[in-house]
This record gives sequence, structure tokens and C-alpha cells, in this order.
Amino acid sequence: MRIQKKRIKEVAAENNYVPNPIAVNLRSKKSATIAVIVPRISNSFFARILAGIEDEAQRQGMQIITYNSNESLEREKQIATLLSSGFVDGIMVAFSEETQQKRDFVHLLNLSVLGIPLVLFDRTQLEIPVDKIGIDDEQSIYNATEYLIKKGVTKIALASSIQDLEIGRLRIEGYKQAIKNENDILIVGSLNEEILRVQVKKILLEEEVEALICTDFESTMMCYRLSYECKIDIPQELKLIGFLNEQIASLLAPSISYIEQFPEEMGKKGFQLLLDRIRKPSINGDFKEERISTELIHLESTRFNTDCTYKSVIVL
Amino acid sequence: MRIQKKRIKEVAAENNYVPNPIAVNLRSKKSATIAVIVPRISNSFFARILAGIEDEAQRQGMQIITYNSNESLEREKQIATLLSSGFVDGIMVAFSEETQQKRDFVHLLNLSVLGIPLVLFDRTQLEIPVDKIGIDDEQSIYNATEYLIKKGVTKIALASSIQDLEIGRLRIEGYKQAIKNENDILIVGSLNEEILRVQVKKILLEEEVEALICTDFESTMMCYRLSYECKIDIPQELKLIGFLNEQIASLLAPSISYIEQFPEEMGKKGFQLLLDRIRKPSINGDFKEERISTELIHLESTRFNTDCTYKSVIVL
DNA sequence: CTGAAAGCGCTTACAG
DNA sequence: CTGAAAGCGCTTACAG
Repeated sequence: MRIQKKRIKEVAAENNYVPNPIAVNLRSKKSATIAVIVPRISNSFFARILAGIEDEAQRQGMQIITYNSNESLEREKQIATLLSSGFVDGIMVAFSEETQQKRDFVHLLNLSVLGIPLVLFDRTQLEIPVDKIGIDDEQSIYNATEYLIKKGVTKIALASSIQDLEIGRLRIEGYKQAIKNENDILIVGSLNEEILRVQVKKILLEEEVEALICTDFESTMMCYRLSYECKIDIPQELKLIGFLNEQIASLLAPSISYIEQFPEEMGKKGFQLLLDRIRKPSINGDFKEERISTELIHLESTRFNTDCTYKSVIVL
Repeated sequence: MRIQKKRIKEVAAENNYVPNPIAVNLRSKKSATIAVIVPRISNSFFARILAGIEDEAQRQGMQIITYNSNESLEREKQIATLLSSGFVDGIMVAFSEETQQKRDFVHLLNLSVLGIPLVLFDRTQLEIPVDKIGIDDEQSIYNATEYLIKKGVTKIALASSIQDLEIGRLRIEGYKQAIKNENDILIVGSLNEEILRVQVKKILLEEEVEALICTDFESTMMCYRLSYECKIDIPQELKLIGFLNEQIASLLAPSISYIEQFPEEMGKKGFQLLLDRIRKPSINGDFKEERISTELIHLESTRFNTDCTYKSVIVL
């Protein structure tokens, strides 16, 4: 038997035989494939999560099919319908903004009811009994704000372009918690780029803020740019902390202190949650909810004069 | 007959019946699925190409499975083996750096020999008889260089972190063609970030270059950052043109003029090429090779004093 | 026009 | 231990 098996494998290898996965799937009722739905694949954050999932999936010999909802609820529903035939072993979803705003998630609930293992990642604030993984949204901004307060900064404002997302709301909440005194709270936010631009310029020029905290990539880049346009020096006149990835943050001029979210790790852990659920369905309706701890990375934009000399800027 | 069919569809819809695609595929020998292999999914350029493919695929009712080779030849071979069983209708590939350097592409050739429609995108310089789509690599940098020359800039250097890729070589060639006089050619390049950093700093401080042209995202961001570190004012003392996406380019301070590659369009056109090939296999070995025309977008980093007032920088 | 049967490429349970 | 048969969920060609 063992010898036979070996011989078959040899012959198979010699002839470059690769079993047709379609047939294997149909027969075994296991596709060794999971589906991942992202709201926007060209967003580097989601692309990195995807890379993490890919990495882990490969180690387990599983494949991933990626779907891009393009932040559209309708498209998300189409994808859910497609997946409801159950041809994947499990699904990972970061739902669209529209889904959250309209609180319309029957299509996701439906998948879960059909018994298809489901994991929500990044955007997890939905009342569905499934496993979830996100970051410590509230804590992340709380830490950043508190750091500045401890350094003696008093006038700290917050800018956001995701205030309509639950994760945006949570991050803003973290800021509020840290500021404590309600009168010191100064928040500007808008989904609309132009509106936010005007708002940020206004507080930059009229309110003399000492520090700006941003809840997302777009608002961070915008604040970086606007401080330049307004000729406000970072970090001399303004401290800036935002959500960026390392590559961009460290190559900006000056480099911008940022909150690292470890998206690859989120992908890996999310995949692991899904795999666990595929192997052992929830019996009593118990599901896991994990949070990745973010990290505040200090670069030039939060350098204080009293700090000992920073990694010298000009190195030759 | 027509009535029956209608009735069936009605009942199907009522009961949320979705045919099992696995079974359909096995039966029909068509999977309505294509595979896309990218060298790095977290690279925003490839993520945007993917978005373009997704978009077009959706319109045609087809699915895409994404594979990430992580710039690894070995991983690329594994993926090719997997796909050689022919369970997808076609494949789009941007091969890895390693594949190009080692000129080891038997695995890709093999897929094509098996009769699986194949399209190479972005990185296309491989002697395989398949359809290809890329950008006008040589022309893109030629145009940028010539623009600066016409503006009277004489000392123009080039920086690259992709000189080992054929597309890098082509872009550098475009620069050389435009410069004409061999003595004026000044090129620095390295895959290694630290080495390139030192090289760029050196020419910035010692060679007094008036303009810098970059062949890729990494080198562009680095030059942007280094001009800040060296306290060289852009665009007053240095003009800069690179490869960036619009979002980043316009939010840098100053904003950086860039070569737009239209990645979504490349994805769409590449998918179209593949679909054409799936429907009508090449009989006499004729294959298409398309090039997307890039566009030089002028932002602040190529503003000349003589230019009429630019879109005012401070708008309130 | 209709409905039962064959078959896509596998795997696995079972008869011999 | 071995080899033939059943069956995964469909579609399509074909007999009636």
C-alpha cells in the first residue's frame, strides 16, 4: 500500500499531473478556498491585510478569492448572494461604509445563518453573531492624545474623514476621553475632502492649535499638506500624529508620527479565527472578538525641543 | 418552454436558490474565473491594476482569484503548477523580479503551451508568445526629461531603485535618449535602499543637479525626503519628477510632478485582451502587445519662476 | 415537448 | 489488499 502510493506519486510527478481542484472540491465538499470581501482593494491598508491573509492561507494550503465591494452596499449584496451557494469554506468581510450607515446587513446575517463560517475584520461594529477582529480604535487615539497632554501640549485638535464609520466614532471617543475637559475639545470632520480642507485650515490659522491628531490616512495627509500651505512649521509650531503606514510616514518631510495598525497581523489572525471556526463551528453561539494593539511610533512631527537630539536628520 | 423557464427562475428566486458554481464549472468546463498573479499585492500600483481588472470582470460576470508571488520565483512556480490543472479560463501575470533576473520562465511558458490563455501585464519583457500590456516605459521618461531640457534645465540626474527590472532599464534608456550628450548623463541606482540614499545625497550635495527624475515610487519618495534633509528647496533649487499616484503626489509638500500610469486602465485593457484570447485562441501565433500612454502631470515640483502664477497655493 | 440518463474529474466506502 | 462503483451538483444531448 505504502509502496503503491509512493509509486503513484512518482508517476504523477513525472507527468506533471495536477488534480483538477474543481472536481476535488465538488467531491469533497471542501474547496480549500476562502473568500475575502474588502471595501476597496486599492486602499493600502486593506491590501496589506490581504497580504497577511494570503501569507497565512498559503501556509495552510488554502486559496483566497478576493472581492472588492468598492464601498457599495449593492455590490456587497451581489457578492454575498454569489457566496451563499456555499462554494467557499469561509468568508472574511470588511463591510462597506454604506452597509454601516444604512445598518443593512441582512445579507451578511444570511451567510452566517446558512452555516458559512464568517469573520468580520477592521470594521466590526455590527450585531452579528460571528468572530471579529479589529484594532483598539478607542485606545489608539487615547494613547496618542494622552502622550501629547503629558508633554504639556494644551490645545489639541482632532481631524477626521471617517466620522461616519463606527471605527471613526470610536477613535474620536478616545480623543474625548483623553482630553477630559469638554471645553478643550476641538473636532473637525467631514467625508467631503473640500469641506474638511476648509475646516482644518480654519482651525490652523484661527485657533492656534498646538497639535493635531488625525483618525485616518486621508485626514493625516491633508493636515500634513495644509500645515505646509499655511506655513506652519512641524514640529516647531504644530505637533502632528496620524494614521499612516511606515513607508509613507518616514519619507514625508518632516516625517510624521503615526499609529501603526499592523494590518498584516490582522490578516493573519483573522484567517486563523476563520480556520478555527471552519474546523469547529460555534455550538452555543460563542464567538471570539479580538483586538490588535496599535503602537504609537514617534518620528519628527512630535519632536519636542526638550528632547535629546533626535536621530540626526542629515546623515551622510 | 419560455413560460416554464420563467417559472423556474421565479421559484429559484423565491427560494434564494444559487447554483453551485463548482458543479457548474466541472460540468461546463468553464469556470468563469481568471487568475491574476501579482508580485506584491500591497504595492498600490498593483492593487489599482487589480481594481481595474475586478471592475471589468464584474461587468462580464467573471470572477478573479488573486495570487501574490511576493516577488519570489519559487512561489510563482508553485502558483503556476496549481494553475496548470486548468481550472481557470485564463491567467494574467506580472512576474517577479527574480523571474526576470534569472530569466527562468519555463513555468509560464508551460501554461501557455497547455493552451491556457495568458496575458502579461506591466512587466512584459519576456520572450513568450502571449498577449502583453504595459506602459510606454521608455517614452514616459523621455518626455519628462525633454520637458525639462526645453525649459532650459541643463544638469538633470536620474535615480532608480528598479534598474534590474527590464522596465527600469527601458525608463533609464528614455532618459539617455533625451539627454543626448553622453557627458551630461548622471545616473544613480540601487535596489538597496541605504545605498541609493547615500548615492542620491551625494549627487544632491556635490553635483549641484538642477533636476532629478525618478523611475519608480520608492526612489521618488526618497528623493523628496532627501531634498528636505539636505535643505534643498523644491522647486526653487531642484525640480523633481517621479512615479507616484495622484493622491500622494498632490498631498506632498510641495506637491510632486509625476508620471501617471493609469493602472486601472491597464487592468481593464489587460482583462479585455485575455477575454478576447479566451474566446478566440491564437491560430497562427499572432499576439497583441499594447502600451498605455502615460501622462506627465505638472504640480509644484516643476514650477518655474517664469511660469504664470500657479494655482495659488494658499486658498481659503 | 419532456424527462430520465450520462458524464464533467475526482474520492471514498465497499464488495470481492 | 484491490478494483469497480457510487456520487458530489450540475448541464446537455437524447430517447421517448
